[in-house]
Amino acid sequence: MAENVMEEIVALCKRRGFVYPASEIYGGINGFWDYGPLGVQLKNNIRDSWWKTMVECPPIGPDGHPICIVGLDSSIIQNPKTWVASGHVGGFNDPMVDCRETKSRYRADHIKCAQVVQAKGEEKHDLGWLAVLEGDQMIVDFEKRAKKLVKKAGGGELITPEFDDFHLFMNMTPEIQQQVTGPDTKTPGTLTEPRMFNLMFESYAGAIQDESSKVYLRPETAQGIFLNFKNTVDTMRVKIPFGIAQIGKAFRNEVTPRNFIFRSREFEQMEMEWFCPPDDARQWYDFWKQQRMDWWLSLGIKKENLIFRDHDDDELAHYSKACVDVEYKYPFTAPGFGELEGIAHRGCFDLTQHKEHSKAKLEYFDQQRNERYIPHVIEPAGGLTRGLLVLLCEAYTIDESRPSKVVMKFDPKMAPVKAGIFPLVNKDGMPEIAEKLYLELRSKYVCQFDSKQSIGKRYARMDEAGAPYCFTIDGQTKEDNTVTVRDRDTAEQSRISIDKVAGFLAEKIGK
RNA sequence: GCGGGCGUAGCUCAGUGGUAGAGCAUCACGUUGCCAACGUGACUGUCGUGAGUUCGACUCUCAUCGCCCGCUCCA
Repeated sequence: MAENVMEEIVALCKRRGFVYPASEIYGGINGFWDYGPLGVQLKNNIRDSWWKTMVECPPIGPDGHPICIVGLDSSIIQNPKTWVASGHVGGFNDPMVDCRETKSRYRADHIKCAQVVQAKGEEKHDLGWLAVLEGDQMIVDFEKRAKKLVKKAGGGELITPEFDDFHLFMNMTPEIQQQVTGPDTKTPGTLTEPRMFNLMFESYAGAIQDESSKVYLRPETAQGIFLNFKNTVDTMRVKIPFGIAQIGKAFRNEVTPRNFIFRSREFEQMEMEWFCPPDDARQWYDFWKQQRMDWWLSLGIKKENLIFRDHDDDELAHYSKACVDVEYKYPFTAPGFGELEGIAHRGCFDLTQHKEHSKAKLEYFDQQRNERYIPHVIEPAGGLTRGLLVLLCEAYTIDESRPSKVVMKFDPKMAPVKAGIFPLVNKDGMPEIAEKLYLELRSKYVCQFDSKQSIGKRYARMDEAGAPYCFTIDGQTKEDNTVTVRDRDTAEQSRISIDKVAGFLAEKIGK
């Protein structure tokens, strides 16, 4: 049933111009979507609300004073060293091996394995394969761990392998690879097969395509912010604590794009990096956690459909001190929840990495405290296109009582179309009055004028587009200058004076 | 990446080794006085794509692409 709902939403998105499959006439392309006329309008509304709440009119801080966040729009392509420093590209296109248990990642050509052989008198027992990282300490490391295994297996002698007894993990058969115990674990079989692990899209800057001209499409917008930390401090007279916010596209070459626009290869993020003194980071983490949830609720998402999910310690990146996701009950995860935004306490990891790799001075001198430090960072990173998906799912409503069946109940201030303006019939001057009203309203609100086909059909179309109100010019309009207001959610009608329509919308929608 | 299912008009689907079909939708004209109304007419397809078998393939075979589901992955 839940998959059914999702299918219906996908169909409606296409039918009404919210989201189309990318390059559909060529058979589509997996993991990419085009946002149609209503989709981009809805997306812009979310984006604008975020920008306003974060940059133009940020919340009041915990101490009761306004906080400062500045905007940024950094380049999608940056110097490739950016992604080495951030950890997104490890060893530049070497095959990598992951440990499923410890989440560690190793270069496949650095892992060597040897068999642990236990000698008990004349008997010899094979105790399995042990992996170590290549280097001077390789045999020492091996002995240390292998001896424990021998002891556990009833004692006896360990036959220490020679250097030549070590095999490269990547040259072993998959069957044997699955018997190997990884360098940082005690369980055999946790290492993945070696694979080219690069979720970043590659391109080349300049006409010559070689390693030196290789560049990457950013896999997140955050790094562009760290790259401009110094520029911002030097030019904007900002003082810590402050934030830098950015909205933009990011690209990840996902293995399995799934679930409509939930996991796509090109998506849009809304990220803010909040720079603060290390001592205050925890307080700001709690602050932003609540602020972000409040904002999602302000878009008209029902409280019971949103939860916080704190990351377990073993789920955290090694540098991260805490992380929480805001999750939504998507139709394809229900009754469970899926990620919508992550709020991460990143410590000083990013700026430290960039400082070391770039040699730039990324410390901040705090005049008030009279000390120099690398700021700590709290990062609320929300998915804009995921937010769009959430609003679509949230708005989707079946109403069997009306002929149109489907109503998109967007919060009026988020709705991509605010009003439909219709002449009841195409005569007696009604189209002219309707058009005049349309021209008056469209300078302030996204409106649609429609005079085609029956009135019921036009209402139904507006229900699927999610327009909260329709104004219909009818015979009575000429007599007393009133129009019919039709409410999307109740389908009920009332009459208001035609010159009060703009005021009516202002009251209901704001602006 | 692995396994399973699917692919015919915008949508929902029929169909047969021999020239491609219906309903709905869309558009035009008329009609119409408040919830996908009615009448008349019009448009719509490389039958997902490519190759093979065949005198002839939407139909059979193979490959490929896309979608859905389950695993895997999601730093």
